[in-house]
Amino acid sequence: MAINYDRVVTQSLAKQIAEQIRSAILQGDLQVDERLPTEAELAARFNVSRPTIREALKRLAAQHLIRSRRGPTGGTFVTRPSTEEMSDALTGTATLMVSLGEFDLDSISEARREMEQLCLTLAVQRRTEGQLAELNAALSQQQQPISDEEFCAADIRFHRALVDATANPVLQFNMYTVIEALQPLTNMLANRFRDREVIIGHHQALYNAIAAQQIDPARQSLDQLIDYLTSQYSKALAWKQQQG
Amino acid sequence: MAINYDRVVTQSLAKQIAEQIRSAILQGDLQVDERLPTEAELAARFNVSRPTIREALKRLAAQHLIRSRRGPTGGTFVTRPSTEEMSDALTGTATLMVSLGEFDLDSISEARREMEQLCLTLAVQRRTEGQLAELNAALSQQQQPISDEEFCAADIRFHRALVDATANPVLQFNMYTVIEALQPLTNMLANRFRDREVIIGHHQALYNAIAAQQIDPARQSLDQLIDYLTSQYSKALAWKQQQG
DNA sequence: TTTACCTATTTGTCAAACAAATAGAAAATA
DNA sequence: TATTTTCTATTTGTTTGACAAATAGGTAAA
Repeated sequence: MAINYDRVVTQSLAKQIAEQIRSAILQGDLQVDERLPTEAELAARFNVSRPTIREALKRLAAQHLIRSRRGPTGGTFVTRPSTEEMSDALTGTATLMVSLGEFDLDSISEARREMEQLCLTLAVQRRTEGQLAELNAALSQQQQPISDEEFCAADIRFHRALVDATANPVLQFNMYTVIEALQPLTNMLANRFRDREVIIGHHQALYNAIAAQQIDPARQSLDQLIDYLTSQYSKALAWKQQQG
Repeated sequence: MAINYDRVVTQSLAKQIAEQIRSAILQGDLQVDERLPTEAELAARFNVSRPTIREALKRLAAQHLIRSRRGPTGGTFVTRPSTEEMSDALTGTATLMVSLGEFDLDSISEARREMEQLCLTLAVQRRTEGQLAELNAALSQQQQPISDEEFCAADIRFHRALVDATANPVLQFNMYTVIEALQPLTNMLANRFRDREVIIGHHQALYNAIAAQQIDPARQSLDQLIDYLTSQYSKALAWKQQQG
């Protein structure tokens, strides 16, 4: 435990304290799973009240940097950030930015096309039997008479499995954002029967090419899929604007 | 203002309330820049105390979803998430994950190589004179006798300018992560004179190719740069492990 | 030996108050 | 009248002190 308990000026105490603990974690002064002092002790050391300390800790908890437990062996502990949690948080903000129009459809489509092509190239080379099975499972489920929500969930599973086959956690981390950022739009399409058929067709072609480890057919299928999705998204958005 | 003020069980009140307000924002029930009720009123409506409400609000503030101001016209407002803030937050978590070893060097290098090549291809086609000037400014600064910190900052500016030239905010958003995730490692190299010369050389070649809009030379230069960086990183890491 | 209970510790929540910032109204001044 | 100053109401920021709830470990009873 090595924190500097001094404070500077011109910001709320809680925020300052959160920043200090945060940077102590980021700089490795606080190890993962290390226990912080009790809230009372932190309050004493920082010379603030316990509610103020708690506000600071809640900020960090919201960033998944710490977790708390009650009881004698409880307290506040530094958390090892899991890829999923971070990914979820990232996805949440990305979704918000999409719904607020920070990202336009063209940018999203382009980014997805290029990045997913990139992942696909690696996936074709590296895919394991297990990942192939996951792709197939997602595909099979999409062919069942399922609800819109389930269809979309299966869609996301298919593309995540594709990304997982790159065996590169950094690419995964980034791609999850782009894939899920488009989910609200995919939802709009899922309830149309013809769209489902087309999507499934492209997924099937994609799966076959990945299974056979044929790069060019795979890239072609993905291009067609994204062409199709993009055009449908445009139509759906135009329709929605006309309505709203 | 349309929030459901009911609560469910089995989690801290502050967390539940934060979740509710959060989803109200994400679902658009609370518009951007809309003012939330005062803390006292929220406390009354949720039937909890003000400190509890405040802990909930601090969680949301940590996610840049709300901001607060004091005074008669003050209060709590829904924030439009800025690309920079989100990018910074993302970068922060990515940096943490790198420093905790969640991402290995190979994955980072590969992701950066592939994604930056992708950006480069677009950048060569789309770069404006202004972006060219920014690239040149960063490059010129690296040639000056500056401190290690300034050299690294200029390095990041160079690569960010490259990414900006794609004119695609989604790619920018994702690439910033990958670029800055490597900053700690770049820091380790910056103080060696020979490394600086090599990096500057590659940057110069990269700049020339982008300026001339020649894709293949550009891609080649970037490949060489990343080859070099990767090999140096490996050495630096091995040396560090030997020491520690 | 096992079970039940008790106790200490720590986070979670509440209550009431004061401090600080600040916009707008009111009053004093030119 | 126009301008500056002062006052006041409102809202977040912070403090104090207390009690509730969870829980691990020790203690006493069966």
